[in-house]
Amino acid sequence: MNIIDLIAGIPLFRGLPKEQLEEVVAITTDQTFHKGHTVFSEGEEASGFYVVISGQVKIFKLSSEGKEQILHFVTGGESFGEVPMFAGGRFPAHAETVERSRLFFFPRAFFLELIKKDPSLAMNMLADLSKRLRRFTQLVEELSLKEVPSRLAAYLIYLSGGENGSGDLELSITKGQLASLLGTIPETISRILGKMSSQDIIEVRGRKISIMNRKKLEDLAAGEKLIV
Amino acid sequence: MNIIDLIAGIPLFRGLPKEQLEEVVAITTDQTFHKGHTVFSEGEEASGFYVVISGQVKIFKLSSEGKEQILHFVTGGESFGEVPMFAGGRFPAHAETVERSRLFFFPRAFFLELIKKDPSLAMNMLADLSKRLRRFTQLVEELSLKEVPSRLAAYLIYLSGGENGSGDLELSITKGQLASLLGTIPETISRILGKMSSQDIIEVRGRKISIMNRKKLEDLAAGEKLIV
DNA sequence: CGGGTACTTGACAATGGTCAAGTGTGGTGG
DNA sequence: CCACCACACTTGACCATTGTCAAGTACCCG
Repeated sequence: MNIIDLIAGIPLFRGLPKEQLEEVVAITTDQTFHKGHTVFSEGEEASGFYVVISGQVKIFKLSSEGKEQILHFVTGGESFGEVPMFAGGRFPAHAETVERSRLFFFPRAFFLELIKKDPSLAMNMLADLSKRLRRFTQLVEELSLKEVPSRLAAYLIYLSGGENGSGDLELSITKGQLASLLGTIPETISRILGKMSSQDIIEVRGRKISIMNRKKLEDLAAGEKLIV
Repeated sequence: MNIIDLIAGIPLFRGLPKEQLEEVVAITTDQTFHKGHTVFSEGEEASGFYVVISGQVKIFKLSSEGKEQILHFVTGGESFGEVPMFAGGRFPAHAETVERSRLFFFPRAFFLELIKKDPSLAMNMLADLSKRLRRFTQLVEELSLKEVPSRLAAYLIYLSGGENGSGDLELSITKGQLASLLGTIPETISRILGKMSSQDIIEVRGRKISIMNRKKLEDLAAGEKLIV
């Protein structure tokens, strides 16, 4: 697939006229990183932002003792690292590839020019940032107001695709990363999955999980306690 | 002060040409609410967004058991409730006045038209949302990776105005609200302030707090433990 | 087949939340 | 102007959740 089609396929650039897409292509840097590569670190001066073409990038914070909290995973077509373009100049978190990933980089100055000229690009960006704000309010809510079983239940329901999902799902990340995403540690995830299994709410086979009792899982997500 | 000057003083509208400012005035609704008024609730359909002219509004989440987590306080010149204009349509959190407050309301459809026409308005909005994202990543980090003494220490340092502050500060909110902002409860705040006092790190007189040992407070904010 | 990583399980500890019973304290009405 | 009431705040005893540490098992990749 050539670069212009890849660019045209990025939701952020939806609605851009062809000439401007070509302009975008001209200033893009196409980079492929192996698994575990640090794309940027918190506090670094930002010279632009990234879009994931393929692969997966995790955005995370680190505590002084080395514990990590994943803010979100970025996958195909999504962008990351935009915040410093509009506020502050420095990255607010770390970014690291979780698997071999192809990224397009867009330099800040050019992009700011483009966005000033094209209202639909500005609107797309506003929509992106707004969605992320919405997810962050949810993350704050879960970390502060819900217990781990509740967060885990909510995540399983999310993965299974809500009401009309099949009830079968497969984790795309390790349980350790899942723990970090939910603001806890692998041991706790392990124990809670164990409890859920022994109560026939779910069935776990490695990374494959089947939901056996969706109602009960929804109750857990809503705050009901998991019996000891 | 007349309305156009108030509008012109709102950071979000900085750089707008005079004719457009007058357009903005024409569609604004000027509302004053008493203390404790619910401006909107989570999940409500949004028809526009708000700017605080005077007073103070808290944006917060509620757990199923009624515990609240304050996301942030909005004061003079700042806006809130913009997220649904660009993503989702529904408010992601609750908004309530903390004191008697004067708010300007801007209907969604009009504002979207305006923002499409005026790139500087879009840029201002992008900067606002980006700053809020940055604060939220910080909130997530603190809730997930830091303990309450650390969060409280960081907040006191923030209030005291950083390095060059006087060391004297006054809380603009009750300690109960401070607890909710830091993701904990009043009892815990009370206990930790007590410990900090008995170790001569701070001095508390009602809502007035003096920092006696800034170095120690900074160590706490960085993750050092508070001795029992 | 080997080695490292992911995962599990158990015993323990600690942070911080719950419940309860106070002690101020500011504002309002008599 | 004072008494009272509501509300903010404090303090203590207790306990739930979850993190820490340690050891062992399973599993994937080369």
